[in-house]
Amino acid sequence: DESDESEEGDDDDDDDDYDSDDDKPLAAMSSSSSSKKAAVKTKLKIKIRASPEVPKKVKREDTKPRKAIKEDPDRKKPAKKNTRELKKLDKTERLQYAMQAFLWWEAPVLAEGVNWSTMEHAGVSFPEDYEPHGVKMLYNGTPVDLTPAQEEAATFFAAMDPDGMHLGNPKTAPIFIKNFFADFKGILGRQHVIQKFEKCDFSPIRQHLNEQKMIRKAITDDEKKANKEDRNQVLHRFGFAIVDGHIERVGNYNMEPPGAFRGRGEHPKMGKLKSRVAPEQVSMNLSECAAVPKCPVPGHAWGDVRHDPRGQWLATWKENINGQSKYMQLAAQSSFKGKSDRSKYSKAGLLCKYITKIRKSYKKDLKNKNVETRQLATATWVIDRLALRVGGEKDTDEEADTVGCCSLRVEHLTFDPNDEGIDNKEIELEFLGKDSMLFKQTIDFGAEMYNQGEGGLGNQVFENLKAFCKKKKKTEEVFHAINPTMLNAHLKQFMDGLTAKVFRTYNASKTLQEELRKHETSPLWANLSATEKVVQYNNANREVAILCNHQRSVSKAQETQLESIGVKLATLKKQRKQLKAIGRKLVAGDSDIPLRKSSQAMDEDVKAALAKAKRMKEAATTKEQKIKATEADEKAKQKKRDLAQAKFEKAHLWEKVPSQDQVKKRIVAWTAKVAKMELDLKHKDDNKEVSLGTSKINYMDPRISVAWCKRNEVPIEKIFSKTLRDKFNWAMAVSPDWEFNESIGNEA
DNA sequence: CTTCAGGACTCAGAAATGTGCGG
DNA sequence: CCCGCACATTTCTGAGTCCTGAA
Repeated sequence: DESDESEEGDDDDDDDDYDSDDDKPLAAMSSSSSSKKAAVKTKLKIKIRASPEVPKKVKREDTKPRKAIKEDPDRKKPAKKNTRELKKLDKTERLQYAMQAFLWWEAPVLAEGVNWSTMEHAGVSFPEDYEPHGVKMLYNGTPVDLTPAQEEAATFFAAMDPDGMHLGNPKTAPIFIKNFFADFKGILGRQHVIQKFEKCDFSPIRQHLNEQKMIRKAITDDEKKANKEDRNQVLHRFGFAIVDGHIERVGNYNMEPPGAFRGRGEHPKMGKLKSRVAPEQVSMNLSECAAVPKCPVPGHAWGDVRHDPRGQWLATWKENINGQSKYMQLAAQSSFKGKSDRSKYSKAGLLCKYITKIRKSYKKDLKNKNVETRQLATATWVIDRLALRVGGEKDTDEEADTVGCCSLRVEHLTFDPNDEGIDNKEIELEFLGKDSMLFKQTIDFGAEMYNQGEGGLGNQVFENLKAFCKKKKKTEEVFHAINPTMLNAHLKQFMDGLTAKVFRTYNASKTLQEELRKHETSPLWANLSATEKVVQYNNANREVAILCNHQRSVSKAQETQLESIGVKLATLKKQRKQLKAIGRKLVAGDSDIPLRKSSQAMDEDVKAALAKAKRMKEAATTKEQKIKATEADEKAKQKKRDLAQAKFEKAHLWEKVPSQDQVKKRIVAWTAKVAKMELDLKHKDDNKEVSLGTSKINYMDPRISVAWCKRNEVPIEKIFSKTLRDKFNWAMAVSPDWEFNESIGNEA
């Protein structure tokens, strides 16, 4: 410890040597000078513990690169030697290299149930205190004085979009308002003038917020840069942790700000005020030997400091709406998440080995005399074939009423939905699943696809479901005799660690692999370009997303966009018709040909307006000027759009009388345009409600995609974004013939 | 030993933000 | 070559699943 002390001064000086705090290395080290000493000290300790071969006395000029790129000895040396010639890496880049250099899957494994031996981080970053704006809401038409806390609450409500998913929905708006107002009144106190929501008028605050938005829109490029720099500062202070001597990204290092609770679906608590979390409510998890990070809020301290290496979490606190725990954890590209992810997929791969046995078992048990056994078998079929979630019990006073397999109620099943008669084996399943997403499918249990192969027992499952629903009230559970715990216990008999959710991973990965293979074996495949192959990949991805019922709601913007494409399409068709008429006129020698005027004057008009708005933006210093500038800018842009629209409507015409040949050519061009747009529209319409991302991020084994890319010479960048490549770094080295099957179960 | 609440993690779509392409 | 817009990506935090440990 003594020698550590003596180094500390050294290291401190060193920090000050280099130019700015942009260069200060890690999280813990960039806190203000008082905590710096402690942090530096511990950091060195860790270094020594983690890698005993590092000499105790670190030379001053050696310190900087080692901190940033210490994981990569090959990179360190040349970078050091050539400092003058090479472009200096900025801090973000150095950290990036340091993180990439650590390949956790090649590192020694820790003891069972332990996630780390040393861990240090900078704690949680807290949002700024509330800054009162002084804009008064109206009650009964008169302005009301509010304390900052009261004003803050009013502002949370004013910030809600009146047409958004909470207040715009007539089913949820009353819940939201009731909850909000109850909490608001709690802050106001009993004696307050504000008593009835109907008499409240938040529009002055709403208007103020809109103004603020306008002001923010008017920022110059320099200000934008400065904002980004600020965010980077926070990232560099809080965004990194050191786990067992390796730098790792922290996921959610920003404390959730207070606001109105935005529950999904018909959440009974939406609109309640989510309160500001104080450092005292937050517990830290880090090494015993690590410096406790300085609490970033002046005058406050962390609630608790724990040292639990079994946990992945860095900090935890409780939210006040449902009393549930929230966590600060490492980011998706970290070793913690990577390890869990790989073991998840390996477990799913291992299911390949046991699936036949499981299907044979439920085939037998579907007819078992014992209700419990029969329900377990039927539920397993549903989870296996329909990819439903297990469906835990929910308290509808506290949470939205959503269901999964075990919690399905009689009312969610409609037998013979189309009144087709006795032989009909269709059931319409209609219920709200996770996130209140609608599951609405008519399953024909008599269909071939549900009666073929080892899992095909549709007819029997249909009989069972019918029997389970018999003599029950609408609100009773279909699978009354079982629950998720029993179901999972049942599944564990077949395979170690098997639970209901593994089936979703298994089926998603399996489906992706099979869908991809289908195309690869077709004779024309080899001729396709990489882009065309990617289209097929996305089609396979779509199959998985549909299987898992991953949806997205169509936003207003998308809706109007689709509409406008429709209008454009109609215009194009009309234009083509007109072109044909012009062609006929030309043949007949008719000289009455519609022409278009030059738009030059209007073009310049629009240009001038835009330029003026830009000048206003740059010159604006006061609030009013900024708002004016943004308004002028928007006006000019609208003008431009209008002009573009007008131009588009006349785009098929000429300024001078065209030749017959010109007209012919243009008709061909317009036909192509129409065809392209029709296809585009159909494609957009088909996909507007399917969300591909969720299955890509959570369900499809990335090694299937990587191997496919390698086999087909498709660059991985076309399939996985940067973050996804980082998240799946452990999967990048698989061979082109890698397969998702039971053999991958080893790492589970 | 059993039960069950709550702790700890994965999975989810909306919203915010970034980017690249076509006019 | 530039600029706006459509589309892609990232951030945010709510909503599930599953298991553990306390009573």
